[in-house]
Amino acid sequence: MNKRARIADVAALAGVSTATVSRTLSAPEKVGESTRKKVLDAVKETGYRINGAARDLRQKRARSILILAPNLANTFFSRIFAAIQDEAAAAGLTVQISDSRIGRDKLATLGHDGRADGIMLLDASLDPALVNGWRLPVAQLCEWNDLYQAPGIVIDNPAAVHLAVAHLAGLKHTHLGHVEGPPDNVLAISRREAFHAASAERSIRTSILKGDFTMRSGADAARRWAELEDRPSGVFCASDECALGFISECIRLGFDVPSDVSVVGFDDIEFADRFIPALTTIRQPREAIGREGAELLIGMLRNDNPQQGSLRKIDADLVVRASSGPAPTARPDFV
Amino acid sequence: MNKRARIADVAALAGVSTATVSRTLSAPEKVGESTRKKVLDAVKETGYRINGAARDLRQKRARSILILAPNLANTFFSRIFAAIQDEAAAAGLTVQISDSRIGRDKLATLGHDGRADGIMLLDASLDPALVNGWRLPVAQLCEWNDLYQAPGIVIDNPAAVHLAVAHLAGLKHTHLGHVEGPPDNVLAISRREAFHAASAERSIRTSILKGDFTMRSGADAARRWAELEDRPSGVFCASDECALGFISECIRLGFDVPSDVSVVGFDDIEFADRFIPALTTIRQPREAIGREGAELLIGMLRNDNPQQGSLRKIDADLVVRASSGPAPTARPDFV
DNA sequence: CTGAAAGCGCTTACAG
DNA sequence: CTGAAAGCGCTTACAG
Repeated sequence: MNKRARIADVAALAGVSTATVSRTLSAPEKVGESTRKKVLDAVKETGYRINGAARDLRQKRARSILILAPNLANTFFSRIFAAIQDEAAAAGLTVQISDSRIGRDKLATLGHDGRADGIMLLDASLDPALVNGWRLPVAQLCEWNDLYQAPGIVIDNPAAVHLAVAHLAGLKHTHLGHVEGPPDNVLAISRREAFHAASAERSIRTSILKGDFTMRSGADAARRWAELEDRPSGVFCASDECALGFISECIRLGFDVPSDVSVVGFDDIEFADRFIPALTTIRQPREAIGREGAELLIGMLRNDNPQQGSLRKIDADLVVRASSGPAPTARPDFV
Repeated sequence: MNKRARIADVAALAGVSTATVSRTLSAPEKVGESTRKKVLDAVKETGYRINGAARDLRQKRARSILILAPNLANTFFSRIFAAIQDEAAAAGLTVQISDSRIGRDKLATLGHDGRADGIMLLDASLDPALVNGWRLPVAQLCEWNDLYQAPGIVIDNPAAVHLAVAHLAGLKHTHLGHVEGPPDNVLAISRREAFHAASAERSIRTSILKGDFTMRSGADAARRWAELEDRPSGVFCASDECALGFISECIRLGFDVPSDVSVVGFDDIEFADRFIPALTTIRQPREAIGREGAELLIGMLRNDNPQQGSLRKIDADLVVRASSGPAPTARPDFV
């Protein structure tokens, strides 16, 4: 075992051609039994392992998919990535990950250099010309951009927001706040619009507080909320991190959650149910999102027909926990 | 732009050989100015992009590193992965990720199929024969196994644990509990041993509670802690998740943290400082861990000399927050 | 059932 | 400075 054996070494040892070795390994039924045995013995003796890079070049494929996400450090993605990797591994594909905020040139290269078969895109903020210029199947996940000619898996954000608003309305809140996400993010826009629509349906007053999905922005929003003369008694945050930041800061400012303010988040991240108070939130089924996204992309690789642009929606549920309760004026002890 | 252009297409259009096209792209100074211009024009016109897979096969490298971790869904890893990807991208390398708990055959293949140049290993529980059989540079990260012939970057676990114990000792706790990690995990073993050593130095009594790093195990440990007749007043948990689970359950059982029990975690995950009470913990510099790990592995790829087995230790700090306080008998109101 | 030969798309001594 | 040719390590029609 000094050097890695190549297929020619195995062929020489077995006294056959490289073609026969190749067939023995990839389609054993096409090879005679005694030949097969000779080859397999030679494989064992040499410790031969197929060189995937060479096979892939010959077959013009990479056996690999690339995940492109706007922030790999975001813990929201980790379970999704894990599910994608599970599905991909089951299909014999490796998984590459890259931050989508690398330079434009690098991004363009990714779709052209033969080292990935398909792209799982979790970022809707890339230039559509760039994305549509990739010569590979692309599947969108979580975020979407109507200008991308690519199908995708997303959760039904408007429906989920309606659940959150209906929950707070059912608790007799008549003035709701919304800590929104970054103004140019498709998820943030969708959730804010749905918040307004769902509130309007119920004649609920609304106030918007700026945010950007982060805990820090949630804490900042809490300070601005506290300074309001007319404070909404229920606040729907565009993300859980934001909601946890909001609650933490409220508590630090001397308010109680939920008796002073009910808070509902979005995502159901790991700590949502361990936070005190445990967070009422919209549960995003991240495992299912990752799995279905991977299935979609893998299906596209197989059929080679990128069914342009159709988005499949997955339902997200409301999980009621301790951070939301009756509106102050609706509480029994105030009656 | 119907088909992807190959280097031969560019050469034909420019009226030169493929060798010249290749040189123009990879070592322009070796090509005459007018030739270079012709080639570059042809590249532009054809939209040619180098096929990385073909180049890599020819050069016998993959321009890619593989991260192997025991659980991709673990949020502790996300920032480390992000840092590795940053460093790798800067070095022109792509990053693959895989769960290390895929089958043994698949694992063995990874180190042999020419699709990765090096492996970043975050799992010390793999068979050393397997790991040492890889024909690639391997760098260990976070976890380590002395039987692996590979250098690595780890934090100084014993020193970190001493900080935690010294902190609790300084608060006059004379009986400490430790919720340990999984019994066969190298980090868990190292932390438990250091816990015993640091406690013994200070003549502190100790109690061990079983755990496995998870929140659930922390909550379970809290229930067992509550049933103890002689309860330690300070508890050091082997991970933050465990500590958060422990605290949550304590609160649910009617205990106060830190007045009934001080809790110290390990990791400093995202929510440690937002939890209520904010968690006193050992901060693992995850960005630095990822960055230095990547630098180590990339350096090994460059030099091609796997400096077998030396582990570099990074310091971890104690971050004091609200979950730890004076031992009950030491509190002023008891004096 | 098996082999000779071409070829995946590049790079790189070698020669001039 | 440039080109012809070999070769990275495989797979796959094609022919027998």
